[in-house]
Amino acid sequence: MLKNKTYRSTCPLTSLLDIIGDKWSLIIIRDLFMGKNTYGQFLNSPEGISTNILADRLKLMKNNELISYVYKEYNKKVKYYYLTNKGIDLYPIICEMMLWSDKHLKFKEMHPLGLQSIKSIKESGIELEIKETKNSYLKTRSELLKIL
Amino acid sequence: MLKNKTYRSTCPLTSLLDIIGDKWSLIIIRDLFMGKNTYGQFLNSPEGISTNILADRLKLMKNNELISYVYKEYNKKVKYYYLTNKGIDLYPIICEMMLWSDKHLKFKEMHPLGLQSIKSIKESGIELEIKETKNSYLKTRSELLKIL
DNA sequence: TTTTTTACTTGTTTTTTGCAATTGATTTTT
DNA sequence: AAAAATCAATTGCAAAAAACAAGTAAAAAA
Repeated sequence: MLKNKTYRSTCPLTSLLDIIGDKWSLIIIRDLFMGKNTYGQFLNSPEGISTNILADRLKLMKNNELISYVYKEYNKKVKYYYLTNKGIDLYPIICEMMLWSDKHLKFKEMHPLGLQSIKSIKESGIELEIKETKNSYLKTRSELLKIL
Repeated sequence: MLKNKTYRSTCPLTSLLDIIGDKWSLIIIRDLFMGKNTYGQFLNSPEGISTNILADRLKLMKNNELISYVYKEYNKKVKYYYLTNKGIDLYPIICEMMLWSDKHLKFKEMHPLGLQSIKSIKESGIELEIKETKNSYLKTRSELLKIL
């Protein structure tokens, strides 16, 4: 298991890197924004995360309170993951990262979240896009939590 | 050496993670914004990067055109690193990351870049802070490049 | 010319990742 | 109720990357 014992410095950038500074965590967060919320759905993403890494990252991000999960009453097997408020607040970072790539890398085709978010940002600005995505996710989440 | 052969997917988020998705790259970028620009100065940062990792990341970021370097005419030993435009464009991401940490983590004390940037953002807004930091860095860089 | 500084490289150990196979509980089907 | 299928993991192993310590080579300073 990837260990996250203590922060390397008092730098706020470094401390967030201590939490999500790897190749997979933010991809899972992206998937949650996309509406995915189960282990199996995360596994199906095009990046092809392996099962042990996925299990490890879910555990770590749960410990760091970026995500949490619930069971549905009629199914004791599947965990339904969701973003906490702390997790939702990562969206501006994800936006800026997608914008950077859109500006500096060349894509022949593009993943749906990227395509839609970037279009939306260009049309109505980043602040509105962030606000709308957060609200939209809050709605999704409250529906999940209401069907406990 | 950390290898960066090909992108894992067509997602703009993933592609940037393929480039800087590790625990050290953004810390070096931060240091460059802080005015550090030599191997020795990067080594002195509080996080304590090891020499082989630093050399590796500098090489990778140079390959990815986030940074470059020059020699000064009177010194053939020390490389003076600087951010390319592509590298400078990472600053909004760094800002959002610092803001996230400021909101969600508790710090007793704080690293100078974090302290100053966050204060500045709270006073005059993130867009102005980004603009000012970019301009300020461009000035620093042009002075370096002029004294070839 | 010697010493010091500086940017690395090398070698070794530890940690993390990637991959394939398997498990064990739960759910679905028969 | 029993058998089959599903699903979220876990395990074991090999490969890659990171951490740590020591050393090197070239240039600059003394």
